Amino acid sequence: MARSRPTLKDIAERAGVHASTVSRALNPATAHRLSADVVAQIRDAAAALGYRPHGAAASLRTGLSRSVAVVLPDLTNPVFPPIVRGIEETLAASGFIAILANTGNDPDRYAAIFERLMSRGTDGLILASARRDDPIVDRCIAESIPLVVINRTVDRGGVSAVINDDDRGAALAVQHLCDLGHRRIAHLAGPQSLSTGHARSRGFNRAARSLGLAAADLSTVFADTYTRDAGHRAAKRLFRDASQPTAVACANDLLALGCYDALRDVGLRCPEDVSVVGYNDMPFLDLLAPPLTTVRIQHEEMGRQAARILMQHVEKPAQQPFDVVLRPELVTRGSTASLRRSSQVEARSTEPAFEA
Amino acid sequence: MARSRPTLKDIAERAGVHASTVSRALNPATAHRLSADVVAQIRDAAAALGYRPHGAAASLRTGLSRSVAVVLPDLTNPVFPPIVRGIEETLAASGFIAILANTGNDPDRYAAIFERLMSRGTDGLILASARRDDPIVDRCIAESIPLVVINRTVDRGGVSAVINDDDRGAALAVQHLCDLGHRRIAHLAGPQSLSTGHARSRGFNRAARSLGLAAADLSTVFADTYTRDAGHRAAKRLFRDASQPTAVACANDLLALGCYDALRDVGLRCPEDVSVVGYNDMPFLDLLAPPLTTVRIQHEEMGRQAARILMQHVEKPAQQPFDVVLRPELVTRGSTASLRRSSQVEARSTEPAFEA
DNA sequence: CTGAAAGCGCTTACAG
DNA sequence: CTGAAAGCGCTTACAG
Repeated sequence: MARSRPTLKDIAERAGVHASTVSRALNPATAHRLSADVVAQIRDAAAALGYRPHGAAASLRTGLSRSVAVVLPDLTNPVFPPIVRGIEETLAASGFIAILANTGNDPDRYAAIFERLMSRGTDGLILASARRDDPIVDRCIAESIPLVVINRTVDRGGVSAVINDDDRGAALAVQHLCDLGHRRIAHLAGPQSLSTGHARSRGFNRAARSLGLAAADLSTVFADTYTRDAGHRAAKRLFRDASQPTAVACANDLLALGCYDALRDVGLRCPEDVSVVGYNDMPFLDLLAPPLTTVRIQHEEMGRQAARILMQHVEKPAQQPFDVVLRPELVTRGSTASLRRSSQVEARSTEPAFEA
Repeated sequence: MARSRPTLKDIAERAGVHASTVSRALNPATAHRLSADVVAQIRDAAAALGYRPHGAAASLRTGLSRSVAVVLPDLTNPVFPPIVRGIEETLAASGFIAILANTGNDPDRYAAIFERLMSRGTDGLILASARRDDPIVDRCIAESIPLVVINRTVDRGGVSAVINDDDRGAALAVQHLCDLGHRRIAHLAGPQSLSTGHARSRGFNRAARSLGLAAADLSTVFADTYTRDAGHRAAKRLFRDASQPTAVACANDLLALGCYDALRDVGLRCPEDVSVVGYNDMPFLDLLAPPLTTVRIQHEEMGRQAARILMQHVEKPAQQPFDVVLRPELVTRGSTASLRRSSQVEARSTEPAFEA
């Protein structure tokens, strides 16, 4: 059976016209130049044959593939799925397809992925894996490959970016802890090679200073990756001596989960002994014990914006790069409590499964 | 600057050979037929020019694109990211790229995605979105499009599938509850139009019968989608009358989270009043309050197997379809407790944040 | 408004 | 072992 796919030529024969006419009729941008009845006839023939355009052929001719790649460190980090969904939905609505690649935070793999994507004729890249100093970003710029960085940005600029106001987000966290009466506040920082880690640290310090917190009361430990494990290891260092903090502002939610682990190790309770704030508001934090107070970023919206901007760059190469900066907000849950009211909080926390 | 990409012809000129020779030299499968020094010379020229193969051109000629699509209902369901990661890593290791598409459980979108993917020259499909009766699967079979269904399977057969032994998984859950002394056990079932929902229900009933549980003690409510909300709505119906169950076996983890919500609504405690078992072992369940006992499936391994099998089908069209059935295991956590020991359990649960 | 032709960059059967 | 040529299925400048 498996007759080979019908081509424009097959439709042309059936409709009694030339293949080039079929091409014009099937392309919405050119169909209006043909007489309506020819177009109708051709459309009928195409439908009758079950015609499906041959993307590779079109791509070879036009140089465009209407496919876009999304490159990220690791899909299993729960921040990414909603971002990717926003990207994919927006791309799909415009007839683009989304290619997905995980770098696993491995530079060699990252480079290999880039080569393969370029080889496969990707029209542009959305990078969620960018480091502050990123060789792939440099190459895209050098080769004029349409590019949007998302969630994180790069130091060099010259690229469109969809990011969050991390300075403000970090300030929200510190302000909240300060409002609750905390003074000995620690920052569980993320990798400083990433713009998020860097900007959130800077935001933490700026906010602490402007709130008049004493430098001696502040401390920072660094996690080398955004993982629960790295958060666990880094947080341990916070609780070793007597001057331990009463609150920890973490650079992301996974680090905060690691902080929970460290608290358990040393027998401290959250929030009775130590308040914890995360960052990102990844899914299901409301069901944790205790539910994690965090800084919410607009995951899906970031994805949608990035997709829209990338399509602009693809369709209009002269488009200048620009940034979209989204506003984070604080989501207060059970992991933060007033210094004074700790004992009352304890009463609430006996029914942990059902706290909001 | 933007000189257009170098082609085989450019390399040929530089190396003083014909373009066809360059093609052979750069293809590992044919390079051995050429003299070693010619190959070396050509490779040098290619490297010097920064040659990158033009995938669309090769694809037009060979009919293969070395790209594979992964179609799923919704990436934000936490079962999928580890599956997709397993797929993507395995594909990448063989030089394939992964296209990702979300159907959003919408049949029209599902069909549109299929058309677009076929148009873009996808070599094959991994479907995590298959329903027991699935028109897209039928079309793939009719058109001999390489296909693997994953996690779920189809009633008609004739397709390679990587699935879990859901019968066994459901039995593990029921057995566990029974061992804890529970007799009035409910099943919070998933959509019966999906093989997982159907198989887990069947497994639940079979296991209950073979354990000698009385039909009058068993009950089933159905969720119409695998979401926390649908689980919440369905679970509410379980706790309306006096004959409420002491344990609930849920068809997936999100439904179990909805069950937690319903328990909170009616003021019942988990596990003191009602034990709950999930299914899938999605990430971070250990941090919930209470930590969810669940049936673990091998997410990444499913993805790896599916990718491997799909590549087999792509590279060897005569390959007959076959199933890979993976073994689930029970992961016991804090959401299940002995009927008798409920009061002791209560003591443990006062420190909920730090239970394993 | 439509046709005829060229060509995008590969691969591969056919020669030699 | 290497070359010359054809052709995959489109799109589009050029005619008319």
